[in-house]
Amino acid sequence: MSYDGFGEYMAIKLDKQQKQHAEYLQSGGSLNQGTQKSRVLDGVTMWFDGLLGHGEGDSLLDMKRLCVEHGGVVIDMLTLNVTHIIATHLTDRKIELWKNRRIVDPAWIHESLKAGRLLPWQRYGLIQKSRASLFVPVLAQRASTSGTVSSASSAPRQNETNVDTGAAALDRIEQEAAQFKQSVLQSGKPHSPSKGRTSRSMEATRYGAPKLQDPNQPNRESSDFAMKNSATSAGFLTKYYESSRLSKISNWKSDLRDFVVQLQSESPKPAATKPGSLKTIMHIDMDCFFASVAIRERPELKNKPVVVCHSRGTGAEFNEAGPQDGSSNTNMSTSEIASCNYIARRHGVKNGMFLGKAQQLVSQYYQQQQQLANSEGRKVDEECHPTVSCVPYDFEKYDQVSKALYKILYEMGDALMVVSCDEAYIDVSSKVLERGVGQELILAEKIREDVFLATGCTASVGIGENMVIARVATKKAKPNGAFMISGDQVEQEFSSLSVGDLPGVGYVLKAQMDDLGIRTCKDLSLLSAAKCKEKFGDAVGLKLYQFCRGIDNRPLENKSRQTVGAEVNWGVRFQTTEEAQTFIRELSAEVCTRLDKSGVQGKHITLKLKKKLYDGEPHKFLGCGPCTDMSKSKSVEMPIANVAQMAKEALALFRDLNVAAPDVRGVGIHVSKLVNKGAASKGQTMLRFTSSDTKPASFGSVRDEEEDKSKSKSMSNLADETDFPVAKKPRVSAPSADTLFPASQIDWSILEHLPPDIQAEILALRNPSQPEPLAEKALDKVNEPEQHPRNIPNLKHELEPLNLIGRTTFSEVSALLKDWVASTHSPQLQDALQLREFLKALTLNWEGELCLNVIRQLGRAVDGSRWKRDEKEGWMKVVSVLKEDIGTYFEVTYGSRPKM
DNA sequence: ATCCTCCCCTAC
DNA sequence: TAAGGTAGGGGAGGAT
Ligand SMILES: Nc1ccn([C@H]2C[C@H](O)[C@@H](COP(=O)(O)OP(=O)(O)OP(=O)(O)O)O2)c(=O)n1
Ligand SMILES: [Mg+2]
Ligand SMILES: [Mg+2]
Repeated sequence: MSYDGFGEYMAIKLDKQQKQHAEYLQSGGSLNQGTQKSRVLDGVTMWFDGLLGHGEGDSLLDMKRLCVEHGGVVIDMLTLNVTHIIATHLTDRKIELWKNRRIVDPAWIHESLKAGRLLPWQRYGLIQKSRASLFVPVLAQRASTSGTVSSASSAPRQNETNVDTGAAALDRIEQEAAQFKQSVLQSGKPHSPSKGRTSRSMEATRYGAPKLQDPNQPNRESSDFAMKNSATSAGFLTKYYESSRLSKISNWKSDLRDFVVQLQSESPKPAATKPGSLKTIMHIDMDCFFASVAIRERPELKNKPVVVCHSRGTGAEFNEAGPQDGSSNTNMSTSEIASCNYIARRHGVKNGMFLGKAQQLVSQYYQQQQQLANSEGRKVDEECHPTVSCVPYDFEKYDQVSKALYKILYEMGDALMVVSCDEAYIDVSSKVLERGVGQELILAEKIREDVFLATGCTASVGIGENMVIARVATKKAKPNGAFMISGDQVEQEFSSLSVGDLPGVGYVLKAQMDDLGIRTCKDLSLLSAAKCKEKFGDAVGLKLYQFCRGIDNRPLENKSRQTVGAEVNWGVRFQTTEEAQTFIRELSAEVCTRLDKSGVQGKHITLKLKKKLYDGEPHKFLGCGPCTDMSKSKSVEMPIANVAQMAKEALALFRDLNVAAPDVRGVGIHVSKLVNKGAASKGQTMLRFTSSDTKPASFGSVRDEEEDKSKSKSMSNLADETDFPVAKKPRVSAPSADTLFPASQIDWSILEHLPPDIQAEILALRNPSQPEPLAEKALDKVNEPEQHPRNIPNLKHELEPLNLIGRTTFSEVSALLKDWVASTHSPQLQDALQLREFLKALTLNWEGELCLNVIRQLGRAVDGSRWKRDEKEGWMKVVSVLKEDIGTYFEVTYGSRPKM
């Protein structure tokens, strides 16, 4: 087994494993009876948790044998040589005992053998925590005091931010794991075995561990204060979205994209340079954006450690000696730091870190410095502060700065790609040609100066031939600097770059690479493209292969959005199903509002839930804690057109997911398969509009990616509503469980605002004026009392479910239809009319989906009936007439006819 | 092969 | 006390 190049590392590893293997064989292992079948498990030493297999000794033995046959080592003592513990469920005690080890579900072995290669064990880890601590990177305090603000210069300088991406998250997981340890020691409550479907991940989402239990205040359930602030409280959603920074920055990004796409379509910039020619790309990013704005407003804070977060930071004292190991202080704030200035970063503070942790770091650092100063008989540096300054958010200001930034960048670039409210790529190729090659840094300085003059905040600029180079250059430029990596410098600049600094490499990928001994881009570049793809998947593998070499062919483009959603994973604490349902209705309304704002509707809805993995409150105040993520989605034929419908679908999905309300820690609703609202009647699929600079006349040209697959055709602007060429029939799910037809929920208050003729039409549809004798005789055996109210609709809710001669569920109606078809080959007009009334009512109650399913069911009944082909004709006629007639009602309800 | 569903990962 | 969102890329595995 040769690993293209990093031979030495693997050689050592293999040698070690072979020794172990030999030891095992010498120890008389009886497992090695079979023949060697593969080397998939080479390098893996396993120990099987005794409880595995629930006493099915034979299958356990088989399993072990299998492992050995495939190159693995199985030992029966949990020694330090064991690389993987195989288990299906864990007790608290074991989690505590093995918190630094890899604990993997047997599925990992099965799947690896099936795949013919060793899959990343992380995806089969029993709990995320256990993997977190395995990769603890060097989180050493950076003693470096190099805070020099760089001026524009391409000269190599000290790397200010030699920090692993996502380290804040790691800090957090570490910290919460430590707290979890305490919690286990105190509660001793065993975990229930995980027995989720194998297709569902059993591992925790990345939100830490349960809270340290305060003996005075058991955390079985939330405090009164917490409940008062939970998602069930009045006005929660509004307040939440007003305060959520992550929601804000995400939505700003969407807005900026829309805005830029719009601008480009209104006044396209001509292609600045020939396609294929060398480009100059700049990446511009505000320095500690939120914190910069905060300091701009408060110059006195300039030289102090500053963080932006919700908490005022007055909860705990950190000047006093106290627990400093991050493990046991329950009073530390769990407010997240959105942004911290570079002085704070010198203490190890990072964006995303809990405030409590940051306070601890700063105080700790100060005490160290104090001791050092004392021993040297001097005073502590003035720059060194014992406490963090906490500044609240000022979203309006961020928005202003963001707009000012984008104005400058948009005017400067031939093309612009939105990355976030504080960050963008621009193509400055033509500007560079104008001003002369070699002037890039001067140009960058001009941009930085413009931005500073316009906003009072500094930005940094990275320059390169493509996006990945520019992005990496920005890291080297920060803070308040510019940095260029020209083509001939790429290899040098990238070789020592930590893989974590590549865009797209986050926590998991970094850990996987770390496992393979890959830490720098140079390490990574030693993997062949094939090896890369094998290890990380085809797409990701290729990207990594290219990025670590500074290769990046992506054009600067802003794709139009394909999904609209809203989710809340904070403050979600339901005691009853009704509370959960109410919240889902509110969230549905929120999603509808957002769809409206974007002028789209969707034909696919997804409900996401977070289900808590443990009892007790999580470490983070009102946070979701460790959860299992679940989702269920559904396609519908007609775009979802209003809140009632959205809520209905979402609630149905909620029911399907079958999670007890008190277990829900997060809820999200997402809508995709978007269509432009005005065009819904044409069933026009929304084009994947892309503003890009890849083609001639491209800045502002709009590309339909779907169409690109066959033939390329460019359109002049967004307003050009071309029918989507192939109207693919969507796969639509049939009713899953047995669907109960709803009570009529026509909103009569809306009715009165409609023009009189339409009112009349709807009322007529709801209350058929025809006499209602109808075909009980022909259709039914049981004589049921009339259940459906026939008179003028009550303004209150009607409680009776819609029904067809008493049939209130889909399967009942199906059965009825089948009987009906079987009973005669010449359907009676009256029967057909009655069915039509039922379908009408369904459609008017936003149950078009169900209506179509009933018609289909009739079609199937006819198909499968005993009648000969010509005998079926009468029935087929009924089906087609129903389809035709129902279309009219669809127009009333949905504004367009269904596609069939 | 290609699509769909249910995830996971990443970035800000 | 606190406001852990959101959109896109992509992979695994099953259905078609
Ligand atoms: N975990 C995070 C990361 C970022 N942000 C917000 C606040 C940041 O100011 C802004 C921009 O993110 P950056 O990644 O650009 O970080 P900064 O601008 O704060 O610092 P840097 O100088 O590293 O760009 O997004 C946030 O709220 N939470
Ligand atoms: Mg920034
Ligand atoms: Mg940024």
